[in-house]
Amino acid sequence: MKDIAQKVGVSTALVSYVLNNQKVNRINKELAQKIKDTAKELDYRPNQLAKSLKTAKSLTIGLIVSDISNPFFSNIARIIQEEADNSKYTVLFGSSDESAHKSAQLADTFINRQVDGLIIAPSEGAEEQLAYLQRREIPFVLIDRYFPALETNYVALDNYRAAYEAVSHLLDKGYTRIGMVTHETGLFHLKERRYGYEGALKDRGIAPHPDWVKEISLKQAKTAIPEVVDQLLGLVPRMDALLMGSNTLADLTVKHIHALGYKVPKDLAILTFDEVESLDLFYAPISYLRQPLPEMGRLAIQVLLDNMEKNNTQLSQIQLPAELVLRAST
Amino acid sequence: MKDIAQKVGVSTALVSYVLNNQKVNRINKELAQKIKDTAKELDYRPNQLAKSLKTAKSLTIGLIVSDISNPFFSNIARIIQEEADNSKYTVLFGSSDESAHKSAQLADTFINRQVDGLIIAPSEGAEEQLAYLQRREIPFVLIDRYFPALETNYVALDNYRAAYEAVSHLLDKGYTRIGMVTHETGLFHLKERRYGYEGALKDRGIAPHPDWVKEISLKQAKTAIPEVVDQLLGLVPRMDALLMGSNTLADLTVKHIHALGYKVPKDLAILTFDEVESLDLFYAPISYLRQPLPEMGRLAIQVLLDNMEKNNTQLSQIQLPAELVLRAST
DNA sequence: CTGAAAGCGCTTACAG
DNA sequence: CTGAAAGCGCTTACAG
Repeated sequence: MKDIAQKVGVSTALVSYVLNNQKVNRINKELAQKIKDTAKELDYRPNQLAKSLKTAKSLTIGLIVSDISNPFFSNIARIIQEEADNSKYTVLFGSSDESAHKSAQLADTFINRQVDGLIIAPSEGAEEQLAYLQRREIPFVLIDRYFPALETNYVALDNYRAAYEAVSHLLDKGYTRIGMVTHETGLFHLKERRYGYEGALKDRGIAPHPDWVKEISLKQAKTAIPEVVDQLLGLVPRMDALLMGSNTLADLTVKHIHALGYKVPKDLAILTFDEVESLDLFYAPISYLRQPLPEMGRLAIQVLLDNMEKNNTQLSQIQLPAELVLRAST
Repeated sequence: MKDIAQKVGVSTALVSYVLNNQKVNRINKELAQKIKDTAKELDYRPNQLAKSLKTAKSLTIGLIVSDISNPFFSNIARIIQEEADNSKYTVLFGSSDESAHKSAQLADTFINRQVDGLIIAPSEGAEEQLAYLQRREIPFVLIDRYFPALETNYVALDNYRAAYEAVSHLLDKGYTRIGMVTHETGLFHLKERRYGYEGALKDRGIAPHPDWVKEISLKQAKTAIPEVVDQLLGLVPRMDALLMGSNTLADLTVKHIHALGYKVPKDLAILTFDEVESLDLFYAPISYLRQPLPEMGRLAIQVLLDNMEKNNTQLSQIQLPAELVLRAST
């Protein structure tokens, strides 16, 4: 800016006004043009850091997910970055690896960089950090997960209803001994899936039995699935349908029962959260609950921008419906 | 900093020295401790923007890929962010959507934010923009693709050799009429695959025939594959093996020939770049060329940091070998 | 219509 | 051992 001002023979103030299209009607048109031309000629690039320092707006948002290489999050990230870009925002990102500590560290780094807001898929134990963000009045919106005890913005799946509808569908189809295999976790959004499963059974007069639900840690899924599935199939009378908590679990389960010789859906119906691409060629394509990822991303960024720009203090707690995609497995 | 200085009764200069652990042995230990305690007490957060403005180092790098939701890139992004974080760098990212224009825009945005360096998966036509970066002496390293005419850092697959080895393997297995289905593009790294394919045939005394190679645009893959595969299978004598340029193409091709009733690998052997998860349950698991994604990401960030920090002007042009994973399809 | 000046939150060469 | 002061590249209230 100094160089431009010098070359044109004006103050940097004028250069700033012109280049930011301010006070347009009060500035000599020819002079303004000359300033613009000179800026182009010198290949002038505004230093966004200096700008941000002065204006106290970094035009930057931070995105913290548990694993950016997970298609679930990378699909959301894609949308978020795109929409942010359209609104002149740049996105910083990081993976928390399901560690609340790592997540907090990332958030701190981003805060030091003066992000205007954060989008977070919080891990177990993130409550404290989120409360801190609230105290510092840093706008943020949670995605995928949230904490019912915390008054925060969030955009998530209506997991209760999704599981409820899945089980209702199975009941409609005549299955009555419906088991569930899901992840072992304290995260509320996953508990909701179990509640939805149980709620649907109860509403049809079936008492959910604890033995029908298996919770296993994601890390040990590969070794635990055969054992757990064997248990469910060993019950008398046998389970005739399973609701799976994730595509990974569904993949392992189907491969296991396929190896055992059970037929889908005759011997066992399968319904899962999220699509299982690895089973594309399975003779019975798997019915699944599709999460509206693009919409989740779009809403998350929209809620955040609203909060940031309009200093909106209104809480947005959005639960999106899953789409039940029916195929041969049910 | 002002608040801390005031509260302790020292200058901000001293606060800065203490908080950055500078001149440790020249500063009164007790005073230093008091400053640190006060910083913690006031929940002091250094403003990284101000720091960067002063030091002319933003500790920020930009990552531009064609699509962050593509597992290929999201896996690399995961590593890059992690390694960057370990070196105190923060990552800005964006998707270029294979548009050189969008890529240039993102680069401009990142440059205005004073990134210390860039990692780019360049699209067709990116040469000009890359030359610009060189003129401005902004450190960058290309991933996945590169331009042979440009003297830039890059980390990519040795596509020639990968294709060469794939075809050599097929020849070793007794296949002689080997076709190739690949993407239609001007990008050098994809051309290399064709050259490798042709080179392997020639070295075994087989003249590559133009009819044996089909190039189709990724967008029309779904509709074009059946037609193209039919052509290859319609040749007399028939093709007995196919090298596929990507997992998407392989997926579509296998499903098509499966529907036609051809047996793999008896009627037709299949070998592809990248793993095809959607064919997990196919009776003949597909042999593939595995790209070392974590290593690519790690090397990319390493080369970039080297260039940035040690002001390294040495060119790093790295071609990584693919791993030929042999399964039943060949 | 235009400019001088202060200030955003830091760092650092220099002086003492 | 510590501080006064300049300056990074911008913006903007104020004066004229």
